[in-house]
Amino acid sequence: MGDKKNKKSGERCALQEILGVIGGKWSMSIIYALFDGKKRFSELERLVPNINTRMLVKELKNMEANGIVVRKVFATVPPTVEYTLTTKGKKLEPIINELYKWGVEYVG
Amino acid sequence: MGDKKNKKSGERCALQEILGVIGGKWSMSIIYALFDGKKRFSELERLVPNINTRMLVKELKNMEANGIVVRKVFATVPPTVEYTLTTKGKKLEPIINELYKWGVEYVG
DNA sequence: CAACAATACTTTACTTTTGAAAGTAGTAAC
DNA sequence: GTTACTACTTTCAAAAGTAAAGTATTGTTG
Repeated sequence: MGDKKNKKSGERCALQEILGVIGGKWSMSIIYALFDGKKRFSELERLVPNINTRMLVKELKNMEANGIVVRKVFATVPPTVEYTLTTKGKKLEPIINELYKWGVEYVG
Repeated sequence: MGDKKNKKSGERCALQEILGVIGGKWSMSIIYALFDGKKRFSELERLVPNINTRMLVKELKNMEANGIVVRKVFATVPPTVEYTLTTKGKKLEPIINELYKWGVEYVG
């Protein structure tokens, strides 16, 4: 059975899986905000333009489940929660930066 | 007024604009399918896993409006329509390939 | 002591977007 | 005249997203 065709279609499915993880409307913006270090929930709310609380919670949970961010809770009052990129998440920095450059050249 | 802060927030908004263009669920998969040359509408339907007609039409229109693909109609019966990447669209190839590599290493 | 503030979410009600399936237009072959 | 072919369009239900208000905990303020 044609190797090339099967490989290509495998690649296509893999790409969709990948986009399922970081292809949403908000993921990359959140990752981008985390490039310069840990951020608290409320900081992220301010740093990601137009996102709402519910979506930020949802995306962060999803990203945590996918090993892109780490959530660390401190038992303070009021509560403190810090989000950080994992190594896996940090590796997206050059890619998102390239995407940004592409956009600056062609979109803006 | 703080230069660094303004630049950063400008970048964030730009990133969101960019993601508005190619950050949807389907755009990158369609672009990926177009990397190896022009494709007809029906070919794209087959090449992009799980997409439906309505979404493919919508995304292609959007991408055409954003100068990422070119739509060429031939007055045949039944009709033939070819979609091709513009230069702007082609420039995404290395970026999407990097994303794919990232995914292979960390998602799959 | 009661009201208020602060953070990190949850919940609810509503709007928008997406998806599946069926339909349309135009012509040519049978 | 029925079927086939391509590239859409339409319809309607389901899923996802948004805005705004609510919850839990405890420390400070009046």
